[in-house]
Amino acid sequence: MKSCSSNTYHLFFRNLANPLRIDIISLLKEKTMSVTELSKKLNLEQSKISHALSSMKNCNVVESKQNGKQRIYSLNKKTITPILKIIDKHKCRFCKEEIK
Amino acid sequence: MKSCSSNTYHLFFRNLANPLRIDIISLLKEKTMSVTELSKKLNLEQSKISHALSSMKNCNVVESKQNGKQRIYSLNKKTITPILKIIDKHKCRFCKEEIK
DNA sequence: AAGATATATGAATAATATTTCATATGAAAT
DNA sequence: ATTTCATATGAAATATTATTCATATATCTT
Repeated sequence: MKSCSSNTYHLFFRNLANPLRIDIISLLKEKTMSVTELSKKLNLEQSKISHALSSMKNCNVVESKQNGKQRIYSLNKKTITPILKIIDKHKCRFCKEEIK
Repeated sequence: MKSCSSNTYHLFFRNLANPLRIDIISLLKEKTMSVTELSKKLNLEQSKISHALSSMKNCNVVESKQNGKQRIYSLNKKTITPILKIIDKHKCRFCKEEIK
């Protein structure tokens, strides 16, 4: 299979290089959720969640479907789950940088 | 296998969320290289390459071995290659954001 | 159609990451 | 032990990205 351009890889990783977006992924691994549901679980204001979901959707990391007034978000498990599994196996103990 | 913490995923992705670091990965996919070699190929100043390699090494994305005055960097293919392959298959056409 | 709820969006501000440049370190050669 | 070449590092300047808040849009209910 042909490789993506560097730019594409960069865009993809950039999307995931954010603690909130990772938290959202963790929740969506379990089940699909609406914006308000995510907002409550993470105790963060709605617009912040919406902004995060918006970039993730742009990059096909999540999908959404309308359900009445709500928009239900789901994870693109085909792509995301195997990547996370590879990282689980990766020796991340060498990631020395701290996050406050 | 046990999942990493959100923080660990974040640190890992953050490391790859950078165009220069992706360019370095692309070169190291082919063969191992010294800092100067990378610097010449990418036509960028040495300290920039060194900074980039430094964070990648922290996160175990690359390794280095000393060779005389040179330090030869190699890619952690075990982790990186399969992740890039998954992204190759991912529908990245949805990554709409532009990069200047 | 007016009100209520759910979500999205734009833009200013705040936070974070990268670049640059000067300099330090380290290894080899003379 | 001094010079040279290769690489690393620190810190200020710059660029990029996220957060916030005000507001817009869209759907449902009455």
